[in-house]
Amino acid sequence: MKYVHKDIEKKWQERWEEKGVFHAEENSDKEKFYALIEFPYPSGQGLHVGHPRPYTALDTVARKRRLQGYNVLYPIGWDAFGLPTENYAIKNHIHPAEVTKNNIARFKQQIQSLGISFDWSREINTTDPKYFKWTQWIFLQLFKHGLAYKKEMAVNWCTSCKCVLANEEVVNGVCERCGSEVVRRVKSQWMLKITEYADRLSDDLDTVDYPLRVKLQQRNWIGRSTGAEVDFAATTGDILTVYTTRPDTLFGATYMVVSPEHPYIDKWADVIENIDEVRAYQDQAARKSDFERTEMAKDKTGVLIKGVRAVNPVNGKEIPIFISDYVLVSYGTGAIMAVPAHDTRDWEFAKKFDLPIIEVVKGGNVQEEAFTDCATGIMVNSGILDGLSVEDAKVKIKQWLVENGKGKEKVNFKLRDWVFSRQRYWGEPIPIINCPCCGYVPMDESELPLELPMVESYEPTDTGESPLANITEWVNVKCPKCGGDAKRETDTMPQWAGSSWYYLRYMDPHNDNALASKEALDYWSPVDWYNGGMEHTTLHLLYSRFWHKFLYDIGAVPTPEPYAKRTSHGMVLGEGGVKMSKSRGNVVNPDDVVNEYGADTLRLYEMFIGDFEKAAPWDPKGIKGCRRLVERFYNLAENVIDSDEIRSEVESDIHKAIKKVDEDIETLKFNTAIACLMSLINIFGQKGITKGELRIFAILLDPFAPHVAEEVWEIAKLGEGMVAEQKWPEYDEAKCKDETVEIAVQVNGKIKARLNISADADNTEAIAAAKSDAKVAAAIDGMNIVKEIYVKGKLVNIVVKPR
RNA sequence: GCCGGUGUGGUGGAAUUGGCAGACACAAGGGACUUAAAAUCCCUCGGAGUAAAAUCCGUACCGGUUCGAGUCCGGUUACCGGCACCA
Repeated sequence: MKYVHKDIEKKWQERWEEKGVFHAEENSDKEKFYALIEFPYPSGQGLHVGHPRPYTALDTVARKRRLQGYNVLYPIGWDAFGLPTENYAIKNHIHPAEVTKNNIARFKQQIQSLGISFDWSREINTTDPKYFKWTQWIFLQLFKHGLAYKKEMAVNWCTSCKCVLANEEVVNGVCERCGSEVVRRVKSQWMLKITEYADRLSDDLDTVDYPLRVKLQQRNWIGRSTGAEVDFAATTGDILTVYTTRPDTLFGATYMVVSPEHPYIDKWADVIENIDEVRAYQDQAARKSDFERTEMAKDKTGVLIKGVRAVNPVNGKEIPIFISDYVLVSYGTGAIMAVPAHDTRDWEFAKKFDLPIIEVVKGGNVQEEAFTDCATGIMVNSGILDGLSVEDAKVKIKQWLVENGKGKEKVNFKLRDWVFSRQRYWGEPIPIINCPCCGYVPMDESELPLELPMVESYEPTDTGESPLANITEWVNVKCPKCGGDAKRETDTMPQWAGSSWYYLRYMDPHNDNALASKEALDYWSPVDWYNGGMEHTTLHLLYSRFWHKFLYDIGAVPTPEPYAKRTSHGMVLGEGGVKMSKSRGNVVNPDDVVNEYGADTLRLYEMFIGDFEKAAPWDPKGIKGCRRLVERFYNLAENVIDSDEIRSEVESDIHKAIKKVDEDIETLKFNTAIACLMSLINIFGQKGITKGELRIFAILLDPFAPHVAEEVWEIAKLGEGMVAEQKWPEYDEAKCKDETVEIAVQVNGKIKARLNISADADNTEAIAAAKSDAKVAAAIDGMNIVKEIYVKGKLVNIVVKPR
């Protein structure tokens, strides 16, 4: 009989939905399991074959957990605010809400055709006012706790999106999203104090089960370093404080550098003899974009500040001060002490400006190049530190600084606060009112959600103002505090806002009184297994950990971390290993695959294509092997032997397969789990299959290919109910073993023979058996036996030497 | 430059973590069935070598440890990802 995937898959999808078999139970006393995938952005392009990979992967886990008796929550929703929708809407004169609605409908239909066991009753949408009411509520809590503030600052401005970008959204000097040039603009922006959580975001990575590469990347991004702040007295009487991770090299500091934006330049304007030259340098630096500044990295520039000098606190020596753009305002104190002997940048600068280079750690040739790799060196030319190791010198100098009131230990981070406002229409309005008397006043929580005004025109402006600014009837309000005339905040939140807490909403998606009930939060928290892309490591994943920690601090959630376990899928590439993209024309639409081969085949191939964590190229021919598996399995149902017996000749194969599939699903080795099922079906193809055996096979296959598993279960009358309602089989370790095993026999590491011996043969028996083989006997004849090794069930190696 | 990862047949990829390299697939070639094709089933499939065997070589490259290395150690090289004047 031919396997007609279209009818069969539709039939089972409808039955699952009717019976609600994938709905998470409320008030269950079962153990819970919360599986989460990154909810999609419903773009106009629809799905490509990259989307189903993580969905299917966690679907196999979710389905297996249900079979194992867990109460499983595996939800989905839509991360639907964002620029592409807005841009499309502007171009085609359709309201973004309408565009979003259409895109979601398309995405939903596509995803549902894959037979993923999502609990659709908990579907959420970040653009739904009932949802973003709580996004706004969280913002208000952040504001009330002093973690949201407004600041006049230089920001990244995308010239095409006409919108501010977070640091994380600027890649190689261009906009992450559209690739257009990013320039500096000074603007007043809402900021979130993620830096307040830098320590915990870094430290608490020890408490979660994330891939090492994710932890490293986050730690790297947070960039904690421990050093010291050191106070240098300037000849003006001011204290010029620097940050350094190498206070041990203080005796080697031969000059100082302040960043072009350092406030002391203005302060010292009257004292600086060459102020015009310094101003000119400042102007020049200000005109450079960040990108240009890094491009020029090789060539150091700067100007000596004449008329002011500084005093090195350890030895009282006067040293010159420079202004240079290789020192950044935004890190440390915006000023450094330069130790050219042991820092590459300082060395280059010193060479260019002909400044003294004093060696303070022995071992390099500091006149030739900076000696930076000196952690194990010994201090020289360093007064009280002479003869100490670098490690000891760090401790001693920090002590000295504290005792003499010249500095202190200090921890610094690369992480910056999160630029949180966007000058666009299609985002959550920020629920703040700007009152000329009272300043920034939060809206009353009872008035949330603050909805977007439905308007005709929402095009971005070149002035840098949000399109909402023109809608006077919406903007003009009374101040909630003093009742006077005031204006609403017109910037909206970034795309990352809604996704920073969505996993909480799934726990209780229809709650109007809280983001989720306490009971739901207590039961479902934390997410047990979260899978997502590496590209979100320093964006969404970090942002949501930050919000979660804040919510934990105010008692709104019960756990300090949102996700207990994180895994990452590799991308699906086009043929030949190149990225799939519209411009290359190599995007594969899953609809076409579902039409031609069916959802089960697509699901199997998505999982079989390669190592789940690595990128894998799509091969349209490779799919056939998976379709064959589906068909061969389906054909087994017709020829099944009417017996509940597990025949002895296949018993160990079955137990081994249960074990393999079980373990492989847990360790993301879906490809080898499927390979194992293919091998098993090859065996059944030869030896036939009984009902009892088919029953187990159907359950093992169900997480990967659920439609055909159900169909076979039904037509072969394998049992009551659906496969989705069965119990996951258990294997017997003892039955995974064969009675005899084939072992290899080596002489001096070279294979001479293969033979079958009893699986529980001991050393003596195995070696005796090996020696009795004619070829082995010949190879060791007349030799001295040096060593005999038996690795149980694997091989015998006999080491010999000539007599 | 710094941090991390990867390199295995024609292709995607396996290898229980130091124990028979190439599982499972795809592609290719041969055969069976068929009027024919598709589908299906069977066989071959790293290289050299041979009538067939034997045998030798082979996991990017060079070296080391070990009875034994794709796996561990040292070095080199290529590619991929992240960060990048962060003091």
